[in-house]
Amino acid sequence: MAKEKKVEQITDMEQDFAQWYTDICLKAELVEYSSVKGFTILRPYGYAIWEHIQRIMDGEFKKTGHENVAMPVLIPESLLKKEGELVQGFAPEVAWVTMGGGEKLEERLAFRPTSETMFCDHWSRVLHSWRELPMLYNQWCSVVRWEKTTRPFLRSREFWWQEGHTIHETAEEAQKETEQQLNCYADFCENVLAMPVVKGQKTEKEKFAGAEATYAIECMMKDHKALQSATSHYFGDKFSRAYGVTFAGRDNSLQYPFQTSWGSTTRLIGAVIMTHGDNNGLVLPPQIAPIQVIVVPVAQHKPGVLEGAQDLCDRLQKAGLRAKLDQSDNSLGWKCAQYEMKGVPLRVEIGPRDLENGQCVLVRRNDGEKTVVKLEEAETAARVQLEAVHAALYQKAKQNLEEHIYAAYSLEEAKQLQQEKGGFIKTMWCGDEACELQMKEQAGMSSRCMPLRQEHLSDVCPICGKPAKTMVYWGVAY
RNA sequence: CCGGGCUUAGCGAAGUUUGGUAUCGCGCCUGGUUUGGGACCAGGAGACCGUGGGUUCAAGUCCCGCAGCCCGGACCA
Repeated sequence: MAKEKKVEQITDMEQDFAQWYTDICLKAELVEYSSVKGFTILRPYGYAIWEHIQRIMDGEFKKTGHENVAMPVLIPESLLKKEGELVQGFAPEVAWVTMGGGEKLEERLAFRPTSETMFCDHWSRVLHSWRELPMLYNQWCSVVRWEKTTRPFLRSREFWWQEGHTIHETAEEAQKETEQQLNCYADFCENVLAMPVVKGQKTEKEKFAGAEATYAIECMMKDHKALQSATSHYFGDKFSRAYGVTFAGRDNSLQYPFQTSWGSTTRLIGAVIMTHGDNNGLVLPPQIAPIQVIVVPVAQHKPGVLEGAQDLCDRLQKAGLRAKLDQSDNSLGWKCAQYEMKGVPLRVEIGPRDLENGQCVLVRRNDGEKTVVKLEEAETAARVQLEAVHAALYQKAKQNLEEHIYAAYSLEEAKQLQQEKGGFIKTMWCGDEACELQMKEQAGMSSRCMPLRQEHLSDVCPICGKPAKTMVYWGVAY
C-alpha cells in the first residue's frame, strides 16, 4: 500500500521544505515548467486562483477610483534610460529584443521589467492641466526580469502582476495614495488570503530603484523565512522631471506632478502555499479557491445517491458557492486525498446512510473537522464552515508570525536567534548602510522593513553602538 | 553568475562500470466487479533514452559542446 502511494505523495515539509513546495506546485497542477528556464505555464487550476485574486483586488482598486489600462510590452532603450536610477537598478535583468522580421533593429527594445517609463512617456503627452489630476491607472500584465535562479511563483523570469501608476497635483496627495494602496494590500492579504502581514518601510538599500520611499508588506512562511508580498512606492516628482511630465497649475505656472506606483504579483500564490499548506498538500483560503466545496458521493452506484449528491451540488451553486460534484468512479479514498492535495477548503460527503437520515457530512480541509448537518441547512452550514476555515487559517498564520519575532540587543544575539529560531529578528538601527551590510555578512539576514508600528527597544544600534534611529525587522528572505 | 548533483513513456525508477537496439511500478485506454479514507481482475496503447556533434560494424551506455531541472552561495517581486 505505502509503495503505491509514492508517486502521488508530497515530500514532508519538515524533511525538505523546498521540495515540499515544488511538489505542491506540480502535483496540485498549479504550474508546469516550460522549455525556457524561468518561464512557467500557469495551468487552469493555478490560473483560476490568480483570476480570483485579480477579480477581488481589481474591485478594491476600482472602489478608490482607479482605472485599468494596457501599455506596450516593449520599451525603446532611449526611453528606459531617461531615469538614471531606474536603469541602474534594472539593467542587469533586462531582456532585449534586437531583431524584428529578420532585420536588426535600429534601437534595441526592452521587454518591460516594470512600466514607469511607459506611463511617464504617455503622461508627458496627454497631461495638460491640474484639472485632469489625479490620474489613477492600473494594469494587469506580465513583465520580464532575467533572474538567475528561478522558482515557480517566487522568482521567475516572466511573472504576472498588477502595477498601479498614479500622478497627483501635490506631494501630500501622492503620499496619501502610497499609504492607501499599502493598506489595500495589507487588508487584501488578511481578509482574502488569510495572511497576516507586517507593514513597513524599506531601507535605502532595499528600496525600489528611483523611488523616494518604498513601503512593503512582509509575510512569514511556515519555514520562518520572510516573503515580500506587495510594495507601494512614492516617487516625488523625480520621474516627472526625468520624463518631462508637466501641467499648468492653478496659478498657471508649469508644474511637475507627484507620482506613485504599487504592485503585487503571482508571488502571492507562492505566499499562500507556504503560509497555509501542509503535508497533505495545498490549503486554499476559501475566497480564492477555484472549488470551494467538493461534493463526494459515497457508494454512488446505490440508488438515489448520485441524484441526491447532484441535487445538493446544484443547491450549493445556486447559493453562490463554487461547488463541484465528483461522480467519477474513483474510490472515496482517492477522491478525499485528491481534493485535499488541491486544497479545496470544504468537502461534503453524502452517502446512502446520509440520505436515509436527511443529512450530509461537511469536512474542513484545514483541520479535518467533520460536521453532520441536515440537508435542508446545507447552504448555510457550508457558508459557516468556509468562514470558519478562513478564520482558522488566519489565526494559525498569525500565531506563526507572532511567535517568531524576536528582539535582539547585539549582533551576536541576532545571529544566534536567526540560526536557532529563524523568523524576524527585531533590533534598533542607526540608519547606516554599513551596519546593514554587517548584519548580512555576520548573521546572513537582510533588513526586511522598518515597521510602521515602531517599538523602542534601546537607545543604540546593536551593530555599531551609535545612537539608534529606528527599529528594523531582519530576516532571511525568499 | 560560481560550486555540487541530476535528465530513460505522463510520473517514479532499473539498465551505463563491462557498447549489441529498452525493463519495472504507478498513471492512461477498453471491459467487468467495486466504493463511509488513495479498490480488484483481464486485455491494451504509450520511449527517435534532454539536445547537437564525435568515436564505432554497432551508442541509453564511451568522448566533447549546449540546454533544462534540483540543492547550496552571490543578486532580486
